[in-house]
Amino acid sequence: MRLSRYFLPLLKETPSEAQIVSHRLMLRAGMLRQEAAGIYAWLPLGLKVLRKIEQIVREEMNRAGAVELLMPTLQLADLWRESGRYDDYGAEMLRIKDRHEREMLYGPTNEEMVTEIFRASVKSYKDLPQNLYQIQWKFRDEQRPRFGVMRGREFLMKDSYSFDLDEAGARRTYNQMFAAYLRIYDRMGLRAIPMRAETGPIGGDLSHEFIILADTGESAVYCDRRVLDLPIPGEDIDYSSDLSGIMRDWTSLYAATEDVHDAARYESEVAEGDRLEARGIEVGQLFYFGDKYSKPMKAVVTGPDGVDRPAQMGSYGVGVSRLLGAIIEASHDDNGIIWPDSVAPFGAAIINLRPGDAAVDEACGKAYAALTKAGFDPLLDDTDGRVGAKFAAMDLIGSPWQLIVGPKGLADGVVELKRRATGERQTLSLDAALAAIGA
RNA sequence: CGGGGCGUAGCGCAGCCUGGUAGCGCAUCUGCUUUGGGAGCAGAGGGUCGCAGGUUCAAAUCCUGCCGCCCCGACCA
Repeated sequence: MRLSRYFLPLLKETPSEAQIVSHRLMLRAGMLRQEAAGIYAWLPLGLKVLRKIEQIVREEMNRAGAVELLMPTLQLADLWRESGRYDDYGAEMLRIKDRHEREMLYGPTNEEMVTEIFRASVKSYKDLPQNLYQIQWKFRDEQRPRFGVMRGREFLMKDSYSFDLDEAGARRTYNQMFAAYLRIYDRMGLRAIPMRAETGPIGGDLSHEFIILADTGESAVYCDRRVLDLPIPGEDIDYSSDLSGIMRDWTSLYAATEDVHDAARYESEVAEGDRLEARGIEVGQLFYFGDKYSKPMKAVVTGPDGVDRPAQMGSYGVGVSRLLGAIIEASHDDNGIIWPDSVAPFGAAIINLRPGDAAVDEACGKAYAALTKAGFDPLLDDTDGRVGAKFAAMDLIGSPWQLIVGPKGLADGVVELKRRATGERQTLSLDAALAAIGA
C-alpha cells in the first residue's frame, strides 16, 4: 500500500475522551472512530489488525477441531424465552421490534441459537462431539461503556459452543479449548493467565478467565507468579490426545480473579515471594455448563444405550476486538504502538525520504516488490512530508520493520533498517536489509 | 443506575461568572524558503457556539426542558 493513497487519519493531539493508552493510541493512529458511546467505526488500519487477530483465532480453533459457522446478529425473542433468559438478561440486552411488532434482540451471545441449530439436526451420539464457533459482532448495552474497544457495547467476539454426550467428553473438549486459548494469546505476543472465575449469567460449574496483566485492567487478580513461566503448547499439539496434563499444570498454581479469590487459600498455597497481585484484562473465558440450555431447549441425543439425554455443553469466548486494546496496553512506548509481527497491520514500512528522487524511488520500488513477494504487505510512505513527521508516524502506527531510504545513504549504497520493538538501527545495503527482514 | 463534569472550526482549548460584531494553537489550502527526527515566513478558507423553548432592544453567555459524551462507583466478554 502506498501511504499517499491510503486512508490514515493520524491525530497529533489526543482526543480528550480517551483515558487509557490503548484507546489514545488507537485514535491517534487512525484505527478507530467513535460513532456513539461504546460503538466504533473501524478505520482501515484498525480493521487490518482486527482481521489478523481474527485469523489467528480462526486458525487455532480449526487446529483444535472446531468448525466455523456464522449466525445472525438479530435473534427472535421467542428463542430466548425457551431458555428463560429473555426475562433474566435485563437491560444489557438490546431489544428491537420489527415492522410486524415481533420482538427481537441483537445477540449478546448465542447459546440459544446454536442449541436450536444443533437440536434441529443432531440426534445420535455418533455425531458427537461437535464444537461450533463463529466470529461475529455482539451487542451488550453496557451501563457504562469505556476505555475504547476494551468495553464497547458493540464488539467482535469469537464464540464457540461444544456438544458432548457426557461430562467426561465435555471436559475433554474443555481441555482442548484451554490449550487452544493458550496458543491463541501466545501467537499475539501476549501472556494470558487462565484463572478460576465465576460463571456469571451463562451458568455452569467450571470456568476459567484468560487474563492479561495490565495496570489498566478492570479486575484485580491474584496468582502465583510461576504461572508466567509455564510452557505454551506447540503447533504440533495433538488435540486427540489426553490434554488433562496441560490443564493440570496450568491450574495447579493459584490464579484467581477477585470475584472468586480466596485469601486464606492464596496465602497458604503461594509462597510470599511468588505472590502476584495485579490488575488484569479479561480476553477470554471458558465455561462448562452441562445441560443448562440443552435440557430446557430439548437438545437431546440418543446414547449407545438407546436412551435420550441432553447434550453436555460448554461455551468459549475470545474478545477479538478487545484484544486490540489488550495488545496495545501490553506493547507500546511513548512514541506509539509496538505491534508484534503476527498482528501488525503492515509487516514492514518503507520510508521514502525524498519522493521524486529517481534513485530513491527506484530503491523503494525494489524493496516494495521484494517485501510484497515475501508476504509482508508493506506500507510505502511516498508522501512529501518532513522526515521527522514520517518517522513519528511509522512509530505511532507501530510498523515492526522500518526501512528508511534516502538520497544521502543511497549515495553510499546503504539504507537504514529500524526494528520498532527494540529501536535498534542498522545501516546496510538494501539487499542486506531485505535479507535481515526475511524478504 | 447513583454521584460529578463537559458539549464553541477536523483536533485541543479560551470566551460564559459580569449579555453587546466568535477567538487562540494545531490541522487544512495558496505562495516562497527549507528538507536525515513532528520546519519558517506571508496570506486564505472553515463555526446556525449540541437541540428546542423562554427572558431581553440584544443570548455562546441568563433560565427551563431535552439530547449527546466523558469521569468515579456499582455492574459487565
